[in-house]
Amino acid sequence: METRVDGRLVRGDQTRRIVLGKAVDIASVDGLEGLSIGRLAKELELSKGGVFAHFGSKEELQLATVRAARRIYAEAVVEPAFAVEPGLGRVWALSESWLDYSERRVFPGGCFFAKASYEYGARVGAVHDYLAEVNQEWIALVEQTIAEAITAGELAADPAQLAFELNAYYDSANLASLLRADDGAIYDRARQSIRARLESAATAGTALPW
Amino acid sequence: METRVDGRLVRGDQTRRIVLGKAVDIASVDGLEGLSIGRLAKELELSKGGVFAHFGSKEELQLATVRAARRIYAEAVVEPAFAVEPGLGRVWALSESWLDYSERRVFPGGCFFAKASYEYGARVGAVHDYLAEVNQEWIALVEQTIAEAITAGELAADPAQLAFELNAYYDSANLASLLRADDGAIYDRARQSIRARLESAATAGTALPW
DNA sequence: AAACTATACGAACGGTCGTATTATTAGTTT
DNA sequence: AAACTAATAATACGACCGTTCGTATAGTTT
Repeated sequence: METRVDGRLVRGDQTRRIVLGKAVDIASVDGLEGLSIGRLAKELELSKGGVFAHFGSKEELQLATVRAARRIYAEAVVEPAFAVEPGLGRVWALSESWLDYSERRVFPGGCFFAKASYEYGARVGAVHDYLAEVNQEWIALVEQTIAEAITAGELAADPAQLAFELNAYYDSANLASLLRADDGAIYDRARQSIRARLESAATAGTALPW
Repeated sequence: METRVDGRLVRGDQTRRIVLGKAVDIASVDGLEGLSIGRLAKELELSKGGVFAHFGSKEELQLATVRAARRIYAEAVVEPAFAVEPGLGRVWALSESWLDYSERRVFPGGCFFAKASYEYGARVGAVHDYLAEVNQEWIALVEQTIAEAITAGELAADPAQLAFELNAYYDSANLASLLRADDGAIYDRARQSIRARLESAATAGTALPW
């Protein structure tokens, strides 16, 4: 049985992906509000109407952009860490891949979600709600990763509390790197805080992954 | 000798202060880019031209808004802490006044500088530069406050490292409170992290300020 | 070949933006 | 009272915004 593909849909999907690829880059620098349909059309040499047709509204474009960023984030941050087996090693790997994701500028404006969350944190609507959802999903993932290390007997800590602290180090390094571009040492500072925090929570005899 | 005051200048200054008061509130929610001259004029029932004349350009309005926010921040966060004598007590007071400043919503959108710094972190120009300057000024103040506690023999730590960590807790609690408005416990979580971190760095025999 | 569908274009709409120019009003100085 | 100055208003301009609509083109189905 042969699978028939509709060439028109394929072409449309490809355009949509190209548009969203540019959209996440623009939004990570200029925000989801600075992201405009006209600008997308101009930079990609498409028509405004054509771009608009893919989304139907500005808000839907913004939501689609956040969803696209989420996929990129999952690939850049979560997947590499999940290649490491559960335990303290994975907690460390998650931290490393997060800092690397920020430092490598997977998004040119640093962490997409930190930026978008601040932009929409004090507003109401679908974009705020979705960002809150993604944030909770992320925090839950960090807590879960920590909980695994506790189950493995490698760590002794309150997962929620430790997740809060690690996440705070990530975001703070990210923001500082944006504000003081010269200060390349900020990521090492964050690494040191993470190491010290994990070391103090590690159970005696646990091999440290760094 | 009597000081003569020009009533026109007084009136102008007052209008300017009213405008900037509204401006910081708008910007803390909708960003410095979402802050528009037309919107300011409408909400304050002034003319666009009249508002514009006070600043001469959008960028100058933005810079004046950040300066105004800095004054409010100094009053809400720094001054209360500086009423406490130098040492661990002042470090703790600074943390408390920061969290209180965020939780009380001195700016309706949470911490003005976290928001504005993320908005302009990845851009170039005078606004970014000034925000970077204010940020460095703030970090230096936290480090200095920590250094005082070390000098007083109450704390043993790397001031820059500890300042990074405390500041990370502040910002992270602020963002979480915006994204998950229901989670009122987030500030207590931050407090707990701060206490634990200061406790582990306090020298033996030091009275803990909480 | 005809009917249908999906993508994309191009022009236009009303609205808001920042900015500039020109008036008007209020207050000061002489 | 006249001349001057500062604050504010009124109006207009060009650019861009999101959105709508009619049309052309490319690909599929019958």
